Parts: sequence; C-alpha cells; structure tokens
Amino acid sequence: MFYVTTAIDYTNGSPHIGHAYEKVLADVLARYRRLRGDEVYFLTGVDQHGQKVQQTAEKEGVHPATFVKRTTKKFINLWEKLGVEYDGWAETTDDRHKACVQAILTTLRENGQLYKKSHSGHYSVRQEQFLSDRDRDESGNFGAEWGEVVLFEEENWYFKLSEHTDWLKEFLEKSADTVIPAFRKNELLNALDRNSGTDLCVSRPKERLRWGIEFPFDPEFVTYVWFDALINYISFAGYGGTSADLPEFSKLWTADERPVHIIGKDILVPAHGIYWFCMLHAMGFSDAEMPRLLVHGWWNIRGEKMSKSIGNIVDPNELADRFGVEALRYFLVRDIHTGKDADFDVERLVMLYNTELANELGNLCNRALNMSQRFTGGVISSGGPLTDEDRAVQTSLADATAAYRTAMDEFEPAKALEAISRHVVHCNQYAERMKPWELNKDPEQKARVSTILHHFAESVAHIAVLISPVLPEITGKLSAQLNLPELGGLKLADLKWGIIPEDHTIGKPKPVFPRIVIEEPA
RNA sequence: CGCGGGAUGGAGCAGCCAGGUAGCUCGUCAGGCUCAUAACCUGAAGGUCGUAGGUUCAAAUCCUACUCCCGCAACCA
Repeated sequence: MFYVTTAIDYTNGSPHIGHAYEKVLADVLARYRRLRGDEVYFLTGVDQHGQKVQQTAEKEGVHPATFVKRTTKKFINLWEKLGVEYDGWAETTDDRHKACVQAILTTLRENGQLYKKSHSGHYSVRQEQFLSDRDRDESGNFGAEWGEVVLFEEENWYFKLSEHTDWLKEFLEKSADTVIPAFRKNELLNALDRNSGTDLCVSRPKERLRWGIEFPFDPEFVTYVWFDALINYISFAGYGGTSADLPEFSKLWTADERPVHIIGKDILVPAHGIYWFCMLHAMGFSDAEMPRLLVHGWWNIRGEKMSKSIGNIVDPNELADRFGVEALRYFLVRDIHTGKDADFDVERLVMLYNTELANELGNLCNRALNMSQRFTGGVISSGGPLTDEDRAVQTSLADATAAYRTAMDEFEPAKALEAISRHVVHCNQYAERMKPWELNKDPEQKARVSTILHHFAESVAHIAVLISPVLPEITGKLSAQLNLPELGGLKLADLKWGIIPEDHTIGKPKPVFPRIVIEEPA
C-alpha cells in the first residue's frame, strides 16, 4: 500500500498556486502508483483550528466554525476543479479526529510523556509563543516582528520532546531516504543540535484560545495547533481503530512501504522534522514505521517570494479558467524539479503547453491518426517486415517508458514528462524520415505505409497511458479517438509493444490540445 | 564566524551525491517539408560551467578560500 498525504492547508485564506502545486504533485504521484498497479491511499485536507483562524473569524464577526466551513469549501472546490482525487479528507474539526487526538493525549500522559508546569516570561501575542533570550535582537530587545510582547506567568502542558531528540538524531543520521531531497536532512540535523534540551508546550489555556481540541483530562486547556494538525496523518488513517468508516490503520501504515508526507520546505523544521517524528516515537512507532518526508520547494513570482503584502499571489482558479486544467497541471509538475524552487511565469505556462503538448504531442497524435484515416481507411495493421528505423522507434519507446518509471519512482514528474517528450520528438523525426505521405503515392508501398502508421498508433496509445497521472482527461480523449476504450484500464506492466490489435480500426482525429493563443496587446 | 539554497551560451533550467568529449526548452539565423493544431524536420551561431587556489592522468562535478543573489518578521506551500 502506498499511503501518501499532503500537508493540510490552513483555512485562514484562499488557496494559491503553492497549495495547488502540492496537491497536484501528490495527485500525480498517487495516480502513477495506481498505474503501477499498487494499492494507493491518498489523504489530504485542511487544518482548521488555532489562534489565527479564531482571530480572522472574529474580525469578520462570525463563529470560527462558520468561517472555517467557508474557507474549507474553497479548497474542496479547487481540488475538484483541478482533478485532484483523494481517498480521504482530513478536517481537524472532525469528531473522529478530535477523539483520536484526545486518546493520544491521554495515552501520552499515562506513559509519562506529558507534564504540567508553570512558565513565566515574555510572550508574543502574535506568535502565540513564549520567547527566550535567543529571540532578542542585538540590542537585547524583542524586535517588531514579535508584535506585542507581554510578561506573564502561565501553566501549560508540555510534551517531553527532549527525551526523543537523541533517538531522532541517530535515526536521521543513519537513514538515507527519510528526508527527500537529501540536503534538507542536513538542515534538519543542524536544527536538532540547536533545539535539543527543550520540551514542547502542547497546550493553550482556554482564556487565550478557545478554538481547539480540549484536553480530555484538563478541560481548561486546548491543544496546540501543530500537535493537533500533525495527528491528522494517523487519525484519518484509522489509528486507534475507533471509527468504522475510516481505513484499517495497519493496512495503510506499514513498514514495507513507508507512508510519504508531501510538505513544503517551510514546515520541515521544526514541525514535521522534529515534532512529528518525536511524537510518533513517543507513541511507540518503530524506526521502520517512520514516515518519509518529501519536501518540495516554492513557486516564486519573478524571482520574488509570493506574498499577500506584495500582492503577487497567483490564483490557481483563474489560471485554470483561463488556460485550462490540463495546461495548469502540466506546468505545475513540468517546470519545477521536486525539492527546488522555481519561478512562476504565465508565459512559460503557455509556452510549455503550446510546444510540448499542442505542437509536439498533440500534433503527433493528430497527424498520425489523420494519415491512418486517409491512407489505410483507419485500419491499423503491422504491415511488412521491420526496418532499423522501426526498431529504433520501439527502442525509443521502451527507453522512454523506463526513464519515465525511474523518474516517477524518484518523485520527479518533470523528468518523467521529459522522457515522454523525447519519444514524441523521436516519432516526429521518424515521420520526416519515412515520409509516409510520399510512400502512399506508390501502391507497391502499401504494406510499408501500414507498418509506419502502426508505429505511430502504438506510440500514441502508450503515451496516452503514460501521461494519465498528469493529464487524466487526455487518456480518455485519446483512447476514444483510437477507438480503444480499454486503454484507461491498462497498468504500466501492460505497456508492451502490440497493445493495438491487428487490423484494429481507429476513430477520427480531433486536436486534444488546442493551442493557446494570447492576443498581443498592440 | 547564525542556517540553508543558488551562480552553467540572450532567457529559464538539467548535469554535481557515485570526476572522463557541456545537455535540454525557449529565443536568434539559414534551409527543408506539406500527413498535421501557421504545426513538423534539418543545420548554424552562441558557454574560459561566479572568482582564486588545490587534489587528480583528467574537475561544471571533489577540497579550501572568497564574491554576488535569494529565503529565514507578518500574509505564507
């Protein structure tokens, strides 16, 4: 079982291109694993608790629950629009989740992992946290970034994080595939060195924050938002086995195929890289059961970080409406290398769609089917003996499929799509060299023309399947034109030369990727 | 000495972990083709791989030092 999750989005605003990227990436990887024939469970959702949600709701004069419902809808609608198909939906206000968080708190307390203590010191209202001397600036003051800083004393519950950091360090040092890409692991180890020795405050008194999950054994407190949110990965996977309508945990969370959490680089340290691993360890998860973290980069806008204050937020809804879901999904996984940052640019989105999808792949499908209709009446047959050129096409396809598979297994859809593109180009070159439109003028070359057209049709059929994780709609359109509805049910292992039956009659061609034309401002 | 990322032909990137003729897309220039979505194909120009050292038969790739750019307050993947 391939159990994949994304970060759950904080329901404090509208989704932007970064949210869309993470979910599309997860969706592509999940669909790929299904194509590989694996069982897959894809969980995503929203993080609805916490002070910021409470504050924003207050500002708008509505109850947090009402506010959260409204923003949650925006995310759900976007995923539907973008074709993000998840198996489980995590909302942290879900009663099943709350029960799980409370059960974990109870168990951790019974196991001596939680303790209550009083802390007095400087507290940043904005950051919802106590400050230490480390947070002072050069002149010894707390900078403006902390907002209002007040001095007070407060009792809270703490999780014995410090008891687990030595284990975590050792675990990370010897594990090569827990944090992807590898350079993030060093960052995490560095942070561990700096943070060791402190425990994690996991409660907030209700007088400060009501919008959270109540402590089962101390109702004056609610759970710190990260402690609540991280647990979604197991609560909605059926941990504890209390809800019949959730999956069976032991099937999702296994050691032979470790769960993969897809997260952004901003929440690796400390949330996932430190808190989450330590929490799991405290709950008794073994090293082999620790999830893997796939840490992706950010989309910058013309070299600048995307931010509300600069006002350069890109709305994925708008992009999908303007250029189509296909172009957006393709761009989001094609123009970034997993783990790294990339620059978002509408012109590149259009360029990639127009060149690789419309001009190269779309046009290849169109010319191939069109020639078959005109030259052989739409009948695909293997024709005469193979030449070296024909064999080269088959080799190219096999190579592309292998490269695609390797890339996808390494969570690199960009390289997988590049591999497909290479074969498409090979086919277009093959067409130019074989010139079936000329051979067709000579009746003696009929078998030869059939052979060539057969190689196109096979290629198109294979590509229709290979591209399905990224562009699921296209597979249906192409299989309809090829008159091969069974393509949609094929697995990666089925992609051997000869998936088109002998003397199969294909349908009429119709462009699947109409070019995007942008009117030039005069 | 805070942490991390980056610097590769005009633009955007891969290659670096496991050294061995510098690769991709776009753009530019010239040509070809007409089955096809003004699509496709061929050829050319264009790079001392940030700088300076070092290791090596061999360095974009490993080591050292340095320079410059970006992120690390809020909104926020």
